[in-house]
Amino acid sequence: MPARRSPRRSPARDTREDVFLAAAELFSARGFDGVGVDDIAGSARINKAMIYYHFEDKLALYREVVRDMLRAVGTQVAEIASRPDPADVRLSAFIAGMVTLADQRPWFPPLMLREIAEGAPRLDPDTIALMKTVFIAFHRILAEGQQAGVFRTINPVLAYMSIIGPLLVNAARERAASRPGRVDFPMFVDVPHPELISHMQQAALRLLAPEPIRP
Amino acid sequence: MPARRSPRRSPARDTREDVFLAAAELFSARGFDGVGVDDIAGSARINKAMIYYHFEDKLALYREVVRDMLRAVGTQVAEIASRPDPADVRLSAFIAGMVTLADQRPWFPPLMLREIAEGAPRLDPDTIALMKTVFIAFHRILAEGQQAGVFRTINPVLAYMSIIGPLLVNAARERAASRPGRVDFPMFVDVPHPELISHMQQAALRLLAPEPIRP
DNA sequence: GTCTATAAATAGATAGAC
DNA sequence: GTCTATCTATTTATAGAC
Repeated sequence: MPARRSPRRSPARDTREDVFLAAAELFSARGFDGVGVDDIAGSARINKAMIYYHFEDKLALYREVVRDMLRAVGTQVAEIASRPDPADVRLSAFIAGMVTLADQRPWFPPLMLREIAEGAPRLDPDTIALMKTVFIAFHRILAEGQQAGVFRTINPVLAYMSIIGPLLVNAARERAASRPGRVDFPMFVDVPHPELISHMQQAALRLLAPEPIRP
Repeated sequence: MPARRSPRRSPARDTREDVFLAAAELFSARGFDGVGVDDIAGSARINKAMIYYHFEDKLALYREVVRDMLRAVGTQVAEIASRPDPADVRLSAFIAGMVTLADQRPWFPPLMLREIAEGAPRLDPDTIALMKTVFIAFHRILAEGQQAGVFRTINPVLAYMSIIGPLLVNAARERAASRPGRVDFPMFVDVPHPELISHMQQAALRLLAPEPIRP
């Protein structure tokens, strides 16, 4: 997922990629401070020194994980927002797209949740700018839907939170519950993705529907 | 907020309480691993050794913060769920109650978000049981509302996520944004609490309203 | 109850051989 | 590109004086 750069790669194994994936997985599960460089090395089954060969330091590695994730989310979502479809169709695609992204990069929801909760203290301005991209894409769909009269007037930030919040929390929760050794909650059952998607799409349309609503 | 236990307290200052509050604040902002015992001592303006005098160790202190928070949320929410009011009224009270709780214990939303994202790996079974309490209270309101015909049929876990998710994410986001040195996002504006509450109440009612809806 | 000093373990990072 | 060995700083935790 991160851009390759080095001269030649052995066909069997790409160390840099292995490190990246192990780091993404671990940072997602335990946070930046909860993961040691040794943990990453162990999980990637390479030597610790290799991490410093491929990345500047622990922080740079973390930033690359987050940047990769935000770039993927940002471009996908911007593409959806600029489709010629009506706003409500694009909104549904936005939601389905987020679920798909969380499938391709399972570390995305917990990582994003942490960054939100902490106010992204470790991210560089470029990466912060990527975060804005996602909101901007959503905002565009919302505004155009309002102009077209398919959506009601609403605080964009609250609308955004109301859609992104459940998606992130649910994905993170599911992921945490699936890790071995978890106590099983009544609350920790898996929801099939198609059901999740249609639930969230319906929830979003109900949230934004102008005055009297029919589902 | 934590139960007092020691013999006599100096009228000027309660060390244990100071430690507790500093710890809650810091754990919330930076997570368990992101906070050193020295940080807590410094922030509470006491000596590090005092922390070990009042608490068994760092983990025990963390657990007490989480337990206190969940006890407060659990009892409040259980009380609301057992009121004689109609289900939709109780649901609105549930939402307002969550916002109020986040006001009284500002460390609650980020801490809760982390615990969800990580699958609560550090919590003891008793504390996990407290977590369930909140969901159970919500579930009761939902089920009784469905029986009374004011709510539609819906997956309870998804409904829970759709309400709790935005509340937690929004509160955490706002809190993080308010800390000094934060880059200001367009997305990081403060939403006044009354607006937040009425938005979430409306969103919940729209989500749960049976077939055709009027706001 | 409160502090100083310090032990013991861990974590980030690098030098240098291969 | 990959590994071993190691240096340094940090961090949890405690012993013991006051």
